[in-house]
Amino acid sequence: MAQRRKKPTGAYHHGDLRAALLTTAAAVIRERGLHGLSLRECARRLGVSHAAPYRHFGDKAALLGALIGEGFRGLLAAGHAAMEGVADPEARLHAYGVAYVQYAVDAPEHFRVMFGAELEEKVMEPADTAAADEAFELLRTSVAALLAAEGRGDEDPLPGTLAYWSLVHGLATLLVDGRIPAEHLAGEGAVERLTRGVLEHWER
Amino acid sequence: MAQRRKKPTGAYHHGDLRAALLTTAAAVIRERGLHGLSLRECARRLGVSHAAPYRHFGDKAALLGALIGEGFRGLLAAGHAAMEGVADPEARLHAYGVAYVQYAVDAPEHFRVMFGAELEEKVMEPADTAAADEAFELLRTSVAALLAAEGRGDEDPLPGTLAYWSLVHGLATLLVDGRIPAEHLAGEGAVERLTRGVLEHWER
DNA sequence: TGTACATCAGTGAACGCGCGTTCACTGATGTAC
DNA sequence: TGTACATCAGTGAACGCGCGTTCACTGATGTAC
Repeated sequence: MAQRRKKPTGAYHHGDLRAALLTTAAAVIRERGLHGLSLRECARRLGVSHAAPYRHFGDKAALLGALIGEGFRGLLAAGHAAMEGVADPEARLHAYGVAYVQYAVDAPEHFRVMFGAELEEKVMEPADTAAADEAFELLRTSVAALLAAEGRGDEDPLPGTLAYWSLVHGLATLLVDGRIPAEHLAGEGAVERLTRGVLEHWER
Repeated sequence: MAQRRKKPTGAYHHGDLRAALLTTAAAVIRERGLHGLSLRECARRLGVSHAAPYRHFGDKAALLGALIGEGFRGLLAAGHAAMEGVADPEARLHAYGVAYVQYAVDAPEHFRVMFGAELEEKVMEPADTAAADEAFELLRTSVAALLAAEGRGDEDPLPGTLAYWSLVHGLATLLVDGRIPAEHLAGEGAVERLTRGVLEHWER
């Protein structure tokens, strides 16, 4: 839970309220959903006055924007980690697909805010929108690499990218929203098996 | 706009406030999103006191539940219409898939409430939950029929159902959330082309 | 056809609530000298 | 090492808002006779 980096002498200064707010906001979304999130509730949980968050975020939208950025950076990190050391283009693409779904299941609160918040782009920090773009680019270049390896490097990778994205995004969404019974998620490696199953279904 | 079925002598009785509330709620969701919906706003738009909705819905959740039921019945109707007269099992399945995506694009406000509202099942009318189950069943039996036609009738249709659902649900969600640029939706039959493109991508 | 009355769909005032946001403030921290 | 002071991260009172929901009420409608 280590929310305070350095043990403070008094309790007046929090230590790292900004980071704590992001963590707490994620917890609130996990428990109560995206529209159950309020700055006041976060402040309450952190034992801090309800005006304190405004020292770190200009308004509620700024908090959401930061959370979105965090989410896309997490997705990217998961994707890169899964693809690391994998050379075969198809295996790389599928590794990203599995990581996408796994990330959604592991961090549903981030996934919800990444794709559920109807946020104006102008409210977001450039670094955060950049992370979102980068995550899409990684998918697109992975599809393009696969096409190239199949000698179809002159084709537009977009249709394939949309198809691939639809598949993993659909599975992720249905899982996060509890539309697919929880028993499918039970056990070690369940998400990976499920995702590969869905991918392979289309490939026989 | 015909919100009043019979022209009333005075303006005291609305005529069909229940139906008007459903229509208006859908319009509000379309404009302001799911969490921009309030009973008071609906009443305001209909020029009716804010207590009037309670003559027709016990509470806000009941309105949402009714909207969900309406949505699933609409999806079912679209699916059945698209499959009507189509005999080939694969063509039938794809017809449903296209109808699913098309319905989401045509009625995004219903799609949002169908899959976006974190509603307790107990709040919903049996007829409404039944419609949701039926929509899933239609998909499942369509997949099963395809398997049977391929001589694989002894296989569990569930994995294939999840795979198919993930694909169309993902595409529908990305379109409704504006994640796929609007230019892909321009022109007559764009959704059908897009959906068939995504489906076919996996089938070469 | 006309009247009495039950029923139903509205009204509008009121309740309490949690929220986002602002503001003048105060306590803690760290830096210049 | 010690002190003065600027800066920063908190506080808590207050603002106005829209919401869901309840309540006693009233006007309109339709049915029995």
